Formats: sequence, C-alpha cells, structure tokens
Amino acid sequence: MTTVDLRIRQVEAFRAVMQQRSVTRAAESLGVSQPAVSRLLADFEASVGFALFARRQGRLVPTAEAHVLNEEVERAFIGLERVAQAAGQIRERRRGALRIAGTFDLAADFLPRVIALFAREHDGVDVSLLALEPAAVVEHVGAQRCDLGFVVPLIAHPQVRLEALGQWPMRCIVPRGHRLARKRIVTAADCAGEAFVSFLKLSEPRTKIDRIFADSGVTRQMGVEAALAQSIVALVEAGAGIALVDPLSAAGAAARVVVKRFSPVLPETVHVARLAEQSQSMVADAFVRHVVTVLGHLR
DNA sequence: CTTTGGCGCGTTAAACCGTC
DNA sequence: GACGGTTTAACGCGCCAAAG
Repeated sequence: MTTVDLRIRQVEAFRAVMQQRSVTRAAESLGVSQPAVSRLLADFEASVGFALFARRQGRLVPTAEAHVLNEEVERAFIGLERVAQAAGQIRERRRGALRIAGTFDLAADFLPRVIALFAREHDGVDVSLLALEPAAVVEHVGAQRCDLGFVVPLIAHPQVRLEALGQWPMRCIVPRGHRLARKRIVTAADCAGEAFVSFLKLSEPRTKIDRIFADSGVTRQMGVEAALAQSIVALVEAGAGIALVDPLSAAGAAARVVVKRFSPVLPETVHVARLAEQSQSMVADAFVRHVVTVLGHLR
C-alpha cells in the first residue's frame, strides 16, 4: 500500500467542509477565505488520489469514499482534542477528566445512571460519555482516546485489560395484555411458539439467548431482529413479539411493556476495559466502584 | 552570514455555473 | 439578470534549506 503525503491543514479543510456542507461556510469556520479552502480541498483530493466530492449542480456532494475517510478523520481529531484537553488540565491544575466509552446499550441507560451518581460526589471532574460498537469501545481504550470502556462481550486487544465487574440477569419483556404478562416468571418453555424479537445474528446476546432455547428444546417463531435493546423494546411495545433484554433497558421501558423475570437465569457480564500497563487514576477507580454498586442493585 | 529558490498558505479579482 | 456558490488566475508573505 502506498502512503499519502497529507498536510494537517488539508485534513482540517476537508473536515470543515464535511461538517459545514459548503466550502464557503467551512472557510468561515476556519477563519480563511473561501478560495483558500477550495484550494486546500483540491490539493487534498490530489494527495489522497481519489475523488472526495462530486460537483453536482455547482455544489459539493461527498462521495462514499469521503464518508469513509471522514470517519477516520473524526477519530484523529478526537486525538487532537485530547491534546487540547490535556493542555487545559495541566494549565488549570484541575483534578481530572474521565472519558468513558460504552456500547450503545450501556450508554443509553446504565452508564448515564452511574455517571449521575458519580457526578454528585465528584464535582470538578469532567465526565464525557461516548457510545460506540463494542469493538470500537475497546479500540478507543487501547488508543487512549478513552480512560474506561464498558462492554458486555469479551473483546481482545493487545493494549487493553478487560475485567468482569458483575452480572445482571436478562429480563423477558412482553407487550401489554400478552398472555405471558400474567405470569410471575416467564420460562423458556413458556416462549414456545411465540413471535420473538431478537438481537442481530452472531451478536453476543443473540448467541446466548438462542443457545438457552436450543438447550430447552423450545422452538420460537423467529421474526424481527435489531441491534439495540432500545429498538427491541420498541418492537415489543408495537406488538412484534416478545424478547429478552438486559434489565436496565427493561426497567427503562417498564411503562411501555411488561417486564418479567426469566428462567433459567441468563446472566450477562459487564466488563470494564482499561489500558493494560498503566496505573489507573483514582478518579477512574472511583468510577468503576460506582459501576459495581449500581450493578449490585440490579440483581 | 546572506542570498536564493521552492513550498505552503493566504489574499483579491474575476470567471463560471445553476437556480430562483 | 441577480444571487449564491465554486473554481481559476495572479500574486504576496513567511519559512526553510541549500548555495554562495
């Protein structure tokens, strides 16, 4: 693979144009004249060796390649922001910042709840939360773009150490008025013949859930599937079927669907990802303790 | 140490192109 | 035809490394 000689200024211009959707506005945001940006963009395109924008009706329309490249650019700029943040902290001698990444499901309910609790006891600490795919969470920790990452599946990364923090049992959610809504505990056998809303094939929760039903010899009517617990909750609420989701997503949806315990108990383990070789900051340790506490309340 | 030439980046002015 | 937007052309400035 041949490498490309890039100037940061060109990348800046590209990013600005992608964000602002126009060269003129990008120029404004960069504090330079519009032709300057146009030029940087042209040079950048020449450097990368493929078209980043289609000129349609006198407007710039990003190509598919531009979008792919922009994802990497954004990641790079997160790294730059980290430099700026570090400088700011050193200057102000502030206690610290905690950058947390979590999978979409964890970042929807669970982590905000922990952060709220944590923030009450640690004012002066900046906490930021990023929602990502599981692999990206671990990747961010490995690349030191985040201090702590929270995931369910075990994902290996040479620079990252994963530690199990605790388990929570998955809950069964059914639409209101459903025949299973009257039961105290829903068993695998109860789900026989039911329309079932699943996580995506090959995902960790999907694999575990399917195995439970296979082991119990229960056949469900497999229908819709979705990536996020929140989507699954919405599907169940709309009558697409019943489902198993983590207890926090279920608790957050208690007003919209009926939440039941499920037997056999199907535990999901929440893991924290941290940099393998580096003593953790006291702030991060304190945050992890809060996570364990909140997990404990969910049993 | 100074000069020189190349390079990156910026500017303004003007041309150009759809759209309203 | 005015307008908003992009591109092109011509040029200036500062930096840097090589040459004198």
